[in-house]
Amino acid sequence: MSEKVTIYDIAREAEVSVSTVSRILTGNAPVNPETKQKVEAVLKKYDFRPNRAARNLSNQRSTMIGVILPDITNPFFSTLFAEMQHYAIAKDYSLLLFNAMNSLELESEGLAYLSRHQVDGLIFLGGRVNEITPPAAYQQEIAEVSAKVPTIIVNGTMPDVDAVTVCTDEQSGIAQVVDYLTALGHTRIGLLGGSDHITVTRNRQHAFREEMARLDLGVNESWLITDGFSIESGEKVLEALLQLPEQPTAVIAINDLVALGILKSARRHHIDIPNQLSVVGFDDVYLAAVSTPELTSVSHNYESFGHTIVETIVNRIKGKDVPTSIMIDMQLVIRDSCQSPTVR
Amino acid sequence: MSEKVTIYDIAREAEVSVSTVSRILTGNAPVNPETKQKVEAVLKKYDFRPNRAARNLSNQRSTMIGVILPDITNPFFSTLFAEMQHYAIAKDYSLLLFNAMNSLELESEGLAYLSRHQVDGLIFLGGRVNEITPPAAYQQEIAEVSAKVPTIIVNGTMPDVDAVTVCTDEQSGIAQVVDYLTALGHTRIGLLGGSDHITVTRNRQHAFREEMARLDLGVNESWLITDGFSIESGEKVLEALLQLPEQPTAVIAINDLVALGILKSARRHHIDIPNQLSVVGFDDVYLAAVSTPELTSVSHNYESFGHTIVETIVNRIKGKDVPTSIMIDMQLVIRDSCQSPTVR
DNA sequence: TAAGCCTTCGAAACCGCTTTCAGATTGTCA
DNA sequence: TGACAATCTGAAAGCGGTTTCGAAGGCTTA
Repeated sequence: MSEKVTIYDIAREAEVSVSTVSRILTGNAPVNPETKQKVEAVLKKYDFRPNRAARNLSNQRSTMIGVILPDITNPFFSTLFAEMQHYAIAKDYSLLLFNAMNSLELESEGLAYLSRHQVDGLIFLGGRVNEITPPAAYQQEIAEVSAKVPTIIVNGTMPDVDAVTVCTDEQSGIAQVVDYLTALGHTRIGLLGGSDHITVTRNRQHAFREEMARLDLGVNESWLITDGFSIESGEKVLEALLQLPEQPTAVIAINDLVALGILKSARRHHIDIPNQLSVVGFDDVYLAAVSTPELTSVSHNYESFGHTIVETIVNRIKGKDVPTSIMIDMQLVIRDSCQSPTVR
Repeated sequence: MSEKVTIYDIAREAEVSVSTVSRILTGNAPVNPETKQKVEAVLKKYDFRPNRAARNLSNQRSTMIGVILPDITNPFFSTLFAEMQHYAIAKDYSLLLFNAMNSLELESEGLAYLSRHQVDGLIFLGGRVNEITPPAAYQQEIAEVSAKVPTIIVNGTMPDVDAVTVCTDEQSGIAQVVDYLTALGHTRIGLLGGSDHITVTRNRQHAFREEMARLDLGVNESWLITDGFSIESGEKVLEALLQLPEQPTAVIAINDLVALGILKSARRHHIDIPNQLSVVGFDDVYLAAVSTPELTSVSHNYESFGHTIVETIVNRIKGKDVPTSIMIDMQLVIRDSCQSPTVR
């Protein structure tokens, strides 16, 4: 605390004016190489770091990007967040996280929190933006904030909101799974988990119906059962499936947690996976690789996913042109939870 | 962007001086109720929020607390972080997270990152501070930063560093487990997972030996196998155990992930849990409740754990007296992964 | 050698808020 | 009614940077 070095001190010691020091610091004005060297020596001597608050005040920006997500405990979000943060820091931005604890209401507090911080950009990962018909008040809030600060919405949309959307290519992801399963010989396929009011769920269901139709396979609507996104949901959804008179030979889970729930429930019912039932997950969370059996899943490339998000928001912040909608591709990762259907 | 309301605008419209407005905003000086009401009306009219950068600059603080942790993907850390953040916001502080991606080296970058942000406080969760003998350079770095900003270290220590430590009560946690297992009839108990150079591991091993000794039970040192903290480690460690001529009837895992790995590996070897082997985990992460069988584990009360951490750092920031070391208690949560040893 | 241009530098204003310090107002008590 | 204290208010000086604007100096060119 003894030292409180400012650019004035630097300037005095280097025998130049503060503006020269500032020019060197920001690098946006030419300065004589000799003076520059001289000043830089002093800078180094004191290990000088410009005061962030002062700089922010002067620049009218914070170089912080706000992130609102529903649950940092969910490996999908935490993995993605980690990648985003890594890349953001490399680009000299900071990520300020707000974890909404699975409460859509709490997101309002998050919005207030982040705008109090005057973030330069805002990223929505799931939550409200994933609701198919969000309450008007929520939409209004997001519309207001996105009018002021560059906003991007991941895997969701908000009508009448000025935001770039970054979406994973459900279409292709589902198609890959269906093609894989049918290649194994499956024709009776279910899609389990998710919620009817969530965009991602609807998109995947839609893609599923389309791909099945394309292959001239029927879809049994009673095999599309929604119940949420958790491991518990997965358990319940398999229970429900087992009540039906007929069962599929393969099921696609809306995400890996649901798939893990299905695995757990199947174990309890002595259903051998993949022998009696093939299961594929979605998101390829790190848990997929450690379950028994290891889960075949549709993977995001988290690294490039995260980078794309950050790249996009940074470009928007800098006023560069950015496409209003970006697609992230997904890839099937084959492990041990599927095999050809056994003839019974 | 049209509106750029400052306290000058507010002052003008309310026909008072800026200092009066400021006094109302900060609340640290008396102001006439009538004027106050008048000003507050204007404040509300414009939905005025004081500029954070300006306020920080003037106050010489950021009201941000930095958090360095090794892996936000690990449910222990993400759960704890979520609680911390929730409480911090309630106390008008913000948490700035740095995820070190399991790299001790990267933590240096994190330190630089957070001090660039001029955080008012710093929290270390795991990582370097958990190393029994950290490289001198690391220690030096932390010593320097902790000399400048209030620091707290969770579940670890750093010699010669001015920081408050908040630790979970391993002693009691282990004792509860051992007592529970012995009450079930176990006498042959192992402790699996963790790393020899990590404080928490050593503490738990120490506590384990003590409690066993207290109960006049011997500990078989070959049943203390370390291999890391991941699910994979759990698998490996059980494999190793199975190579031994004699096996325990119960094992304590260093954390839940290792326990899950043990479960997975046991399944492969057709070892029935808990029938042939009792397993207990540590940390009581949400995955513990959804494994098969559901895992008996030693639980932190994450809520009060997180609150205590934040409370402590805030008190230190405010200059209040704070004990230099705080203990958090743990509690055994009994589920389905243990039973009395079967006579063979 | 003088005129003109380009490069580099410094003084000063500004970003928006907090706080000190002194002055104005009101109230209290003798 | 006057003196004094207690409250409340306003002007102005920071906080630590960035940036504009004008001036000084060096160089080229006629």
